[in-house]
Amino acid sequence: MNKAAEPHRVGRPRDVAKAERIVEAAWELFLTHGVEVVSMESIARQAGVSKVTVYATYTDKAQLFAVCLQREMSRIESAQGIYERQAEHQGLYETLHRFGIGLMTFLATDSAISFYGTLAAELRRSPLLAKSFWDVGPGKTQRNLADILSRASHQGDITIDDSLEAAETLIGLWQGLSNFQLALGIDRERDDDVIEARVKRGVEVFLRAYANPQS
Amino acid sequence: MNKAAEPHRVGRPRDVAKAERIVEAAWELFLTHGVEVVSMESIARQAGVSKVTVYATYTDKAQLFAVCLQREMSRIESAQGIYERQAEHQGLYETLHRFGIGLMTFLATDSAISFYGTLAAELRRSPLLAKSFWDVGPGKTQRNLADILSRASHQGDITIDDSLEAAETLIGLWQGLSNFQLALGIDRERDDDVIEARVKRGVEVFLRAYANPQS
DNA sequence: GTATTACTGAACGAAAGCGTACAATAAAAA
DNA sequence: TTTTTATTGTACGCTTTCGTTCAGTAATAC
Repeated sequence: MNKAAEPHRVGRPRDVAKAERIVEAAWELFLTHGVEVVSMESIARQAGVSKVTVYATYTDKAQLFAVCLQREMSRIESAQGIYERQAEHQGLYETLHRFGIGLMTFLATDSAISFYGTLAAELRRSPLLAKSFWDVGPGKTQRNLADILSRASHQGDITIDDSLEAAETLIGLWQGLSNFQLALGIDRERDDDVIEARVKRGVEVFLRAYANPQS
Repeated sequence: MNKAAEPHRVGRPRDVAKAERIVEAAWELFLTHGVEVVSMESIARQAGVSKVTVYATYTDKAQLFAVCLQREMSRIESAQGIYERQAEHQGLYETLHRFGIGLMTFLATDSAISFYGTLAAELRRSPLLAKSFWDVGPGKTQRNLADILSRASHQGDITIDDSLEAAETLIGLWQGLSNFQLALGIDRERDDDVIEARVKRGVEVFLRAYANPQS
């Protein structure tokens, strides 16, 4: 219920920054503590806004959470564009390496950890929303990577029949056991050099397994 | 505060089954709803026990959760023994395949999904507990698999220098993107044939990448 | 039987969150 | 200026949970 879309011609104008601050605060708290535990008061406090304003802008907690999800989805969506623009005019190894670093760095983020931990449970209750989150999130990443691999396959650098499958394989290689370690808060996994080593090894193993026989 | 250890010589004896039922109920509720949201009343109700009995057996929710974790850890620990006993006298492919099926089937379980989703956040706050959970859980699985791979390497089936690294690689191959799909509740990922296909491909890619040059 | 302990149901006070109501103030248009 | 709307702080009634208390009942040892 973002009423900022219809500007009123009379009276004190709505402070659009406030609506934004509320969503930001809510998302941050949802991520760290989970939806059900976070109170509307704490959201209002975190946003530096009266609780009444929160209720004036969003009908209730469920709707606020939905808005948060929408915002996060569009943020992720725009962030994915990076890969498409940067994949040009580089060697395959370089391209994959950079992709892997970007992906694994993101997955080591507080937001990503908390999201696939605490918040995904909420999405499990609404499969439709979960599906669209998959499509703009991990699914989109998979497709982006698959495109890169497919192109490389056509150029003869590697031999791949199912590029989506190959993309999943490579992401799996990058991940290894890091998802468990990140979930458990074992923070060694978040250091740049650990990520670097993990990605490097992943690309190498991948290229070894999918190497073109005659190269 | 399991007082069953010191049997009283007089008065009505403590019903040990009740303490167990309480932990079971609590664990089930914790898994599906998260620790903070579950009330002690609901635990008592689920266990078919008075709330007073819950408080008589466990001091508070935090301690009850700790007991749950201990119980789960010992359960996992005993379950891991399976792999050690069954790895003998089979071909490498068969051994790995069976290991992968067991692992991925477990990870597709409601308990596993909920645990690494909802409950791991609790563990993140107590790194020591998280570390010991890692050691009996994923870490132990990794070591078990590494042992198998190490043996196979000594027998000349494959070429591996770091068996722990290789074990992580293989598990990563098995997982692929399934952790995200499972977290989001995309249930296609839990079908036996999907798991079968995923494990099969993982083993194949792994053996291809780590194949002994002269074989 | 009695003594002792376990367990139950009901109720309590305290605290916290929800969503709302109200009076007061702030910021804009007319 | 007046009018209109946004925002605030406080407070409200309602619900839920926590952890405890109490009286009554159940199960065992003596």
